[in-house]
Amino acid sequence: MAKRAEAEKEPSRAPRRTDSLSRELIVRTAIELLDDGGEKALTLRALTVRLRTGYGAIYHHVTDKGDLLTAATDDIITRVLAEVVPDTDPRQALRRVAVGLFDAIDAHPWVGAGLSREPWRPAMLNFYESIGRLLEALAVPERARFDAAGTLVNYVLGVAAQNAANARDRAGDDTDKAAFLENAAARWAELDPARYPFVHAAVTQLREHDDRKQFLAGIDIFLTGITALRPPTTAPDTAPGTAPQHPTPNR
Amino acid sequence: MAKRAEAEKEPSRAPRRTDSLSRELIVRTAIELLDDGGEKALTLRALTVRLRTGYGAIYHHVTDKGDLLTAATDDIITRVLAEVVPDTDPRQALRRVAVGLFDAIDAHPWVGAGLSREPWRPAMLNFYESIGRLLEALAVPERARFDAAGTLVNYVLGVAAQNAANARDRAGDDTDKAAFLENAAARWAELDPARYPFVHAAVTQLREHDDRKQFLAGIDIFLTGITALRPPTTAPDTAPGTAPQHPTPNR
DNA sequence: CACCACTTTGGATCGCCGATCCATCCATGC
DNA sequence: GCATGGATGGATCGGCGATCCAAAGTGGTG
Repeated sequence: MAKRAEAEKEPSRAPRRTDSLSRELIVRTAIELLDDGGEKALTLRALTVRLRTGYGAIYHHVTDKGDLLTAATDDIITRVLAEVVPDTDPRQALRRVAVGLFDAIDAHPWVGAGLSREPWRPAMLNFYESIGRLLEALAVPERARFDAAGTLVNYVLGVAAQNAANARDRAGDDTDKAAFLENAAARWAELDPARYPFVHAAVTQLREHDDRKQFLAGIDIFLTGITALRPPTTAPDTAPGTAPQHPTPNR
Repeated sequence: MAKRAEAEKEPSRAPRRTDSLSRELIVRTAIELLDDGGEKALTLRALTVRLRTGYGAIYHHVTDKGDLLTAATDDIITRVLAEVVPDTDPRQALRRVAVGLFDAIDAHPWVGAGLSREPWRPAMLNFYESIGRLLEALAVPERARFDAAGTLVNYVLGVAAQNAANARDRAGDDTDKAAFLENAAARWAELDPARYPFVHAAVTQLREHDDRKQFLAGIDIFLTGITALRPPTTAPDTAPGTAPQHPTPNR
């Protein structure tokens, strides 16, 4: 609750800060820069300018630029996962978790690249853990659960990477998402229909394309595929919550 | 022996020295550098050294470093897609295409990042096109085909991004893939089993983890889900659980 | 209150990168 | 021949991440 150095115009070159720097403040500022100008807007120089400090002060709290990026990504992800509302239906809960991550990456496209870079970070472990438990609730047998969780994570990361790439390309021109799609559709429409019948025919759907809806369609495809992994038990199946056993292998 | 090879179709624009620089040679050398030392080994300086030339000569054939990376990626992908053997069974053919891309990215991990960066490149169009046709052969209705193809592509890209990240992290220490997995497993094993039951239990499977097998398991999950998109013509209603009726709100 | 060891800060500096610019060189057309 | 213009090699620029160090504050000790 100290006085925030929000005053901008003051050219007085403070010999030293009065309120101390902290790793958290640095990470928060880094997130601002990233949200404002994309992944390449986060430079040490920009950080020193916005924080009115020097390189040494920053490197005293942060080991690396990669460390900074990772911390920013962790911050976003943990916040998102904490906000996901639980649901009794595991299928719906899985959708919630996935779409929560999707929305977060849509709002902060740089997170996509960060997630792909280090998918084993603590923040992602919570993601894995949530998915794993929900798969168990869906009666996916344990041996298949690991593969299924990895598949879902990979799918989300793939969409994230595409979103991040699209957003990066849209940066610069402030054209809308629709204009970008229109541009892509126009390019695709120019293709030779004989050589590319599918892509050419897809132009119509591309024009009314909705990233989020397509993402959800993919999630539903995945969920349908997952359901088939349930063991063909002799008992009347399709009863939710009938996890037959709980091996809990010690180690 | 004169090195006059590569009969050019345009003699009027013959380069000064046929054995001299060309865009193709530059791209090939770039691929060598990338395969040898990873993504960050491709520097203009390294290129000038290996090609025994200067910056200007390179920039005369290549507009940008991004252009160079894109060209290298396109080169790998087109070569891979050309080598995929066709198959009469569309399901098997889809697996072939996907696993061909997987193997290529496994051999050249830097391709993963390149693919995610610009997924609409001509090389990827062929990928989309192949998948689209095979989905048609699978009797996926046209409206759902586009989403299904996007889902598959996103999944492959997600795996690609992860592979690239893992390979990038392994670079530096020449430890084997197994050692890397062992390291990750050890870290995961230290987790609190109460807070992370799923991840903790997954350690066993992580130790005997096989990227390729898990990738194929994911492909099968998606293929199973996609197959369910077929209109219920003759088959009995498979009733994929509590999946919504897919109301398809027209606009 | 005086002293000093230690922490935190600010900025000069280094090496490397991508990109640009320009003088030179040489195959070819006149 | 010889001028022309594309192709070439390298000097150079601005910006980046990272390192290093002196100055400025902080707290403990007598």
